[in-house]
Amino acid sequence: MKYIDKLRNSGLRPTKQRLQICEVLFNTERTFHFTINELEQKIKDKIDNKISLATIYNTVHAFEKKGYLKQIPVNSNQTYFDTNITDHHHFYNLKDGKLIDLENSDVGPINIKRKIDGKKIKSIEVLVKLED
Amino acid sequence: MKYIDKLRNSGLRPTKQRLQICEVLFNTERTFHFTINELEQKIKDKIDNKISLATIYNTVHAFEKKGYLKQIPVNSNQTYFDTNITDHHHFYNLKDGKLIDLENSDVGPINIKRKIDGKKIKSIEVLVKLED
DNA sequence: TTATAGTTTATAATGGTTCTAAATAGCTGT
DNA sequence: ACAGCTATTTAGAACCATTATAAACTATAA
Ligand SMILES: [Mn+2]
Ligand SMILES: [Mn+2]
Ligand SMILES: [Zn+2]
Ligand SMILES: [Zn+2]
Repeated sequence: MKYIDKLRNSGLRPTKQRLQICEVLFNTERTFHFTINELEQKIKDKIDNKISLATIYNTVHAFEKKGYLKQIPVNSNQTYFDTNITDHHHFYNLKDGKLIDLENSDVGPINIKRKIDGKKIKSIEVLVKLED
Repeated sequence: MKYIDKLRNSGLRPTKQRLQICEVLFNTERTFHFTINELEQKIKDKIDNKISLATIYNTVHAFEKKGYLKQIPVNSNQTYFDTNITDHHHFYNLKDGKLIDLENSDVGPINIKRKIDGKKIKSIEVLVKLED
């Protein structure tokens, strides 16, 4: 019920799989960061039926395109996604590969003075790498 | 001659291949950004003998570990490297996947107020994504 | 020189991601 | 409810950047 309209309004059919993935991604106290593998595991833990890996990829990319998920640029062999779609920045713990949200007040506003002809800024992302 | 000491001082034997890769990477007017594929092509263009792809990977990773190259975090299936090892930030042109250096004066100093227990900041990188 | 450890290389393996094409399921109009 | 249409799911194959392997080669120091 909760996510049917959200999906329909986005032109995505509210399939059983998508609704279940919505539960895992969005029906949470807090936003979180994940790789596809981690999401696959979370889905296995929370639901009984199986969702194929291809569907997980398809759904994550569909949600990203609709703006319900963001990709976070990090140097890793795996792609990191974020259910927090507000503009915000990250700590990246090199030891365990985990991301931590930074509040905007922890970073301060970033004002890019230089302009590139015919281009506009889509996003500004700060990545703060942490080591021991 | 130019790079022999640099390599020796880093504990890396100055092999023919490494010296040639040094020429391609560091004997330039300007610093530049590259993927391994792009570097492989550049090497093919500039030298006569063949250097195996494995050696290119090995050398780039060795140079990165020694601090002669930096990895730039972007969302791409390929890893981006930078011969500019100073602290600086980037525009990322989504259209063609090219990086452009930002001067620090174009961004201003970034002061991270939050601290994580037992961790220290290794780097702070700003990525500004550009679209049309 | 010779011994040794470091390096290069072709090639295979790995693994995250994307593709394929057939089966299934949601939707719209009747 | 049904038919027809299109979107979606799925298992499995393919893709491809990167890493591992192990044998041949090379820089270096004794
Ligand atoms: Mn991707
Ligand atoms: Mn890498
Ligand atoms: Zn986040
Ligand atoms: Zn740069």
